[in-house]
Amino acid sequence: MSTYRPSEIESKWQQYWLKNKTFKTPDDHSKPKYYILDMFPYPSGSGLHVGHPEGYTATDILARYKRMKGYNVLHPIGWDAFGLPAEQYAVKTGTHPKETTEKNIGVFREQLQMLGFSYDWDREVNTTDPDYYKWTQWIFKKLFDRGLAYESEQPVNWCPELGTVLANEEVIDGKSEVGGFPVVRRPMRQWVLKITAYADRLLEDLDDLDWPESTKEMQRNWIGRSIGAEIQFQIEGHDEQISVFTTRPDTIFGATYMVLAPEHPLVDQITTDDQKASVSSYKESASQKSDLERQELSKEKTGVFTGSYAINPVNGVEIPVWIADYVLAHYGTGAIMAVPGQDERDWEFAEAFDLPILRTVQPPEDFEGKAYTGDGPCINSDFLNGLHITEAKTEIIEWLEKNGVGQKSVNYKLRDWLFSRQRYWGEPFPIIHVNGKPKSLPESELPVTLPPVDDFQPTQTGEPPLARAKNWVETTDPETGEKAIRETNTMPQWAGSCWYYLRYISPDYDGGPVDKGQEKYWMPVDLYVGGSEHSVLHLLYARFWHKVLYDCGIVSTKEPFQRLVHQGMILGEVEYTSYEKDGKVISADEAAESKDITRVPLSESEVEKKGDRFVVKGTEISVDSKAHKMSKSRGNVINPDDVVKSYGADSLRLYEMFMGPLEQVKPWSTKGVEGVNRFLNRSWRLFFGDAEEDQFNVSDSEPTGEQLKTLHEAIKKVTEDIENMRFNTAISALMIFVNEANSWDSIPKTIADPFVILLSPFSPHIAEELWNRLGHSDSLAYEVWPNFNEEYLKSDSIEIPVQVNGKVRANITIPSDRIKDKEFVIGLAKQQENIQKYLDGTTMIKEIFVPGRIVNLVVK
RNA sequence: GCCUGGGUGGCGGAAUUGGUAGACGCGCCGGACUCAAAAUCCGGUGUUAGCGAUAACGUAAGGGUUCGAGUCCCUUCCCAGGUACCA
Repeated sequence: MSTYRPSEIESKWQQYWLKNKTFKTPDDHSKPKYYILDMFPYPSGSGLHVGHPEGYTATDILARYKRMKGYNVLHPIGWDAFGLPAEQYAVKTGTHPKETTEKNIGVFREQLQMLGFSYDWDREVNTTDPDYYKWTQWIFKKLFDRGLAYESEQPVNWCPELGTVLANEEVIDGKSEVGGFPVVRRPMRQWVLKITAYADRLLEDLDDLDWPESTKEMQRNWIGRSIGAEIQFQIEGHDEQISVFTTRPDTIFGATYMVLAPEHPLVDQITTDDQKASVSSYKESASQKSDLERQELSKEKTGVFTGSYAINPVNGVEIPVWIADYVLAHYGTGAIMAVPGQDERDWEFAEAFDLPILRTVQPPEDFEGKAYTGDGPCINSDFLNGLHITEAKTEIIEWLEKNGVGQKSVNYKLRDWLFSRQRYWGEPFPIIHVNGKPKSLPESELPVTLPPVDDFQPTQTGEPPLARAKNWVETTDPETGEKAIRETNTMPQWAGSCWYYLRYISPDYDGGPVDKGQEKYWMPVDLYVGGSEHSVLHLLYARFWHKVLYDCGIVSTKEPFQRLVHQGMILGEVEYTSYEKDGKVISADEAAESKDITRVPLSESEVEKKGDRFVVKGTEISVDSKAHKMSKSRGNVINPDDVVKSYGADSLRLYEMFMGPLEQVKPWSTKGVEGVNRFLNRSWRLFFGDAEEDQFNVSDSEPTGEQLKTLHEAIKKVTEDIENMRFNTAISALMIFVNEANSWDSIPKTIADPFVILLSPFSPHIAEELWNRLGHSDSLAYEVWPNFNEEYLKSDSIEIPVQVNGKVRANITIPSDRIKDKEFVIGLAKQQENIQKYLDGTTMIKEIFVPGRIVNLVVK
């Protein structure tokens, strides 16, 4: 008997697809297009993990399906290849990051090809390729020329011991993640992109996107638009005014003090002599805290009085001005009017420092809390009294504007984007400094390529590694011949991924980042699939760049990604853990509270379910049952290579789609892989029967009605489910087909052909092989997707349940032509023996009849 | 705290949008094949009671709407992700 041998057929078809360029993107624009994009991977040294094939299989299924539905499909892949690991490896070993990167890309490419994804390999992009980053630099130049990129002194995390600047994620509790060395905040010249100029558009255009609501909401929160007022307070005895931003101008009569951020520029001027000492020591201690520390020590409010008073513009009342680090320098104006009556933070501060509290909104009678932030009529507020929040806001803003002491104002949480890194392995900026002023290089000078350096570490003085390439740094302005110095910072990893989806459209085009004609046809991306960890940063940054390119007339759509789906994380296998303390087994909840416990892993057979928890078999000792994130330290990492080796790529693809809904987090199960592998084996055997030889068992006979019904039920379900990305239930429909078909003596070719097509998006290798053996000489990749025929789905009769008072008491079989015949159906229902039993001695109240669904007899 | 999801058999998950809860897969139990095992095939499998027909219970907990609720409404609890002194 011919057995299913994935290793043989899979490499055979992978080679066939590559050799024949089966998935080359068509050049003609006559058909409808479908652009389906994966978030491209960072080619790490550890290779593909099982999370990658999840999203990639989902998009591949859709890509293959859409081709068969007559679309021109653009389905590319590439490499987000700048990044820290290759650079750190370079620091350690001296190997150039380029070498490491190329090697890793080779591994990734091979792994992706091993999984049978239908990418157009002629469109691969690589962010580290000078031909690619030429255009990243070109786009940066556009940003610079439009005034959207500027230099600014910004505090960074500097680690003297490591001689490098660290990202926030690399700093834990004020120490470096690697080595645990102290990290200090230190101002450095940085490039910053003015993303805030696009805040409103980034916010508004979210509404029209077909994205997960949670992702849109995260972006909205990140942008953090809030409407309020900016109000000027005069400082008693000074010329200066202090501006505050508030979303509750209606509470201004309750402003009993004012707080400036310690970094506020006016602090020194308004501090009185006798407060100088305490103010400067407070400022000193605040500056030493990192942002993180400030947040973590947020429990207790601290602050000091400056000695000065501000005048409340609405009533002339003098209120003390304090400084405190609960007010952030970078939000709003860096100063607030404190209204403890209606703000919890202000209430806490007022309590701590014994400052007056005045309610200006009447809380409900049963209100027992401290600050009241809900709605209610204004009190103690002169001309606002009686008004509710919304009217009071309008009223007071009008008053402030009329009196020239304030105006309506909008604020954002979003800050400008810190765009430079002090690293080697990133895009150089297309910038030179002439006489200390930055200037963008002309387009003809692009790309600015990375110079060779002898050491990939920053210099002793903290300058970026590029500063080591002296001959490169010292240059001349190509336009004036003046002496010039090259920018030595490099761009962050986000840069390359901000526009890669455009490069795929015309990867070899040299007249710009993208060929306009092609762009018009292919954009926007119809479906973008990737992890939710990129919900905010990557997706927000890419949208920002896209909008700038739109304004430059380079792209034709306002938004890059019309539809977005996140695949859920795949966790390790479920683990059962019991705990021991001092040699004794203890329950899981007890273990949670004690120290010095030993974890003892248990197998599934050693535990059982009792109530709503798992216990050690035969005992009352509860154990933990949980699937954990895959991690090297836990030792629960599943390697896709191993899975492919044991079961084949088709099984891996099929399993990852069968696990559950794409978006959901779900635990791995090797038994589950075996299950789908069994299904593929059964599918294979459908075509070979139990014959001893390699004999194909497909008949030329006409299909029976039952066979057509089975097939068309599968066509219907699989088609609908693919359209809605419900791959798990689509696969279940395929399984149902195979289970049925297995009972047939042989399978008619007219049934076999369409079935193989249905299977092909999920498990393309086995499908191609079967298709070939069915006598077709070409790949099935561009075959026509079968349509289902309602006619075949009909059956002679249907079975519906009969309820008495809402409980099912019998099932009746109704001939198809009488489904809607109420009298007949109810009559039949009443004849049922088990129904009569329940009707005896009762009065009929109501007869519910839903054709084709249910009968419910309500009696008393 | 706030925002967004979610809670269904031993496990992963289905359920046409208010109409037979548990499709499909895993696991488990029984049987066939085998000297035996693996693989494969056939049958069973929510819980409880019963030989069975059948009945009661059952979708985190409690309440409500309805002829009928996993699905709609209210209250509470738990889990995951995000975010957090943003005025």
